[in-house]
Amino acid sequence: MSSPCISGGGRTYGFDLEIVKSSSTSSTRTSHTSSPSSTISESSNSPLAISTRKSRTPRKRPNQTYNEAAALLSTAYPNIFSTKHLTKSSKFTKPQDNSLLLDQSSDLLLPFRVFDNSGFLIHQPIQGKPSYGNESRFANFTDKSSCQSSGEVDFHGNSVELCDGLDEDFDAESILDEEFEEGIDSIMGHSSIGNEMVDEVPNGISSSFGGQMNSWYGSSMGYNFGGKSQYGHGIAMRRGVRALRHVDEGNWWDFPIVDMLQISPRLTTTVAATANANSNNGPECNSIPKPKPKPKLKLKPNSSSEKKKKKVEKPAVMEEKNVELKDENPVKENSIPQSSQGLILKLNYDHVLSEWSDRGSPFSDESMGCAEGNDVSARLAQIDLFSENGMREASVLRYKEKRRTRLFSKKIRYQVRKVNADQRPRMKGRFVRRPNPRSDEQEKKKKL
DNA sequence: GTAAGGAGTGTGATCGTTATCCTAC
DNA sequence: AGTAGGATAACGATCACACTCCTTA
Repeated sequence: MSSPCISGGGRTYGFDLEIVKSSSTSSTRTSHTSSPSSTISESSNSPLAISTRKSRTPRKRPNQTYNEAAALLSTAYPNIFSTKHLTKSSKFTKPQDNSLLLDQSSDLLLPFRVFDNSGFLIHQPIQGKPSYGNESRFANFTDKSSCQSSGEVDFHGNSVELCDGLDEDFDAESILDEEFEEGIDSIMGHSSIGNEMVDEVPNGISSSFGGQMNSWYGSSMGYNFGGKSQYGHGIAMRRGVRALRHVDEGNWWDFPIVDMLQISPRLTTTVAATANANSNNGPECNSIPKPKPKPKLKLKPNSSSEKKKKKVEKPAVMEEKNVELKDENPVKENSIPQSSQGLILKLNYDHVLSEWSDRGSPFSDESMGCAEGNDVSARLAQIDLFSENGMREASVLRYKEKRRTRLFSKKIRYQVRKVNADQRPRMKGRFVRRPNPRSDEQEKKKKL
């Protein structure tokens, strides 16, 4: 609790005077919390402000985990995941230099040991279950420079939390596609809960991605997205879409998409066998530990597990080294429990390229498909609306197009008003009356 | 053409929620 | 060692304000 308070930033008025702690910690705390409006100077005046507390871990900004992932990918695949698209700091994020971010990338690798359990890059392709929407979406991160709000991929908690816009991209489009493949019709067919999407899709979009995002946040966990939650990937939506209002509305929906299946190397059969052995129940098990049924929709993070991670961090590093040593012996590698397989992202780039040599561009054609999708009217014209699927396809097309062209950034309707507001005098952010010269003169006269 | 009322504008303060830390058990 | 629960920092959403423009009667 040292830096933010001493530096006097923000609303960190709560100070821990551990010196006074001998009397009662609770009393000190309550004294600080009694008046939220108290200024920093009140609490920070004491030169005896010595804190023995461990400094609080900076809370993850929306962009932070996204940047972490981007940094990791850029480190692993510098030729593919360029670092130039790493996000700028958003309005709500503290300025964060990209270079700094990249410098931290090495450190950031450590937390990504959770890949061990996630199977995000490794096991998913093995299972031959490519129709997993967020794979490609995740890859899309690196190219979305405009996505300032961010995303969070919690592999450990089996929840995927992407950037706001991306969230929607993921759970809307991918779900649509997946449902379409699976014959589930959430647009044309099933009933849906009334929501804001209704106006976008004539027949309503399934409650999967509708409604207030706030309510979403609470209810998203455990929701079965067309059966995809069996993979243990719930979706945690950030509240609302406000963050995206600061996004420059580009055509960023059309950014190239990398299918994670494609960028994932083909593993040796030994690893695959291990993964398969762990997935007795088919694709749903995979190597991902089955998510515990989460009774509460409003979830608290498993802080204890997080602590575990941090505590085991150093030993884990040792484990990684051991794994590296064991890599020379594939037989032993096979015997390594999955939880200690280490960072499987350490890939031979040349090997990956050779694997791709017959696959073409790592950027799937889907991105081109999006570009083609721009001409929605042309495609709509080609659709036979009287056919069985024509109506639905048209609806999906219209929905996608409308969503693609949706504007989240604040739109100024009247520039004049903006100019006036800018010129208007303020007091603590509020508009105040302009001093009336006449009344001022009158007041002066009265005083005289 | 005129009057009345609503909409819209930016920014700081405030409030409610969430994430993290810490302590007791 | 692990867990529950309180405390608190961090964050996002909302509000208030005065004034001008636009719409409608």
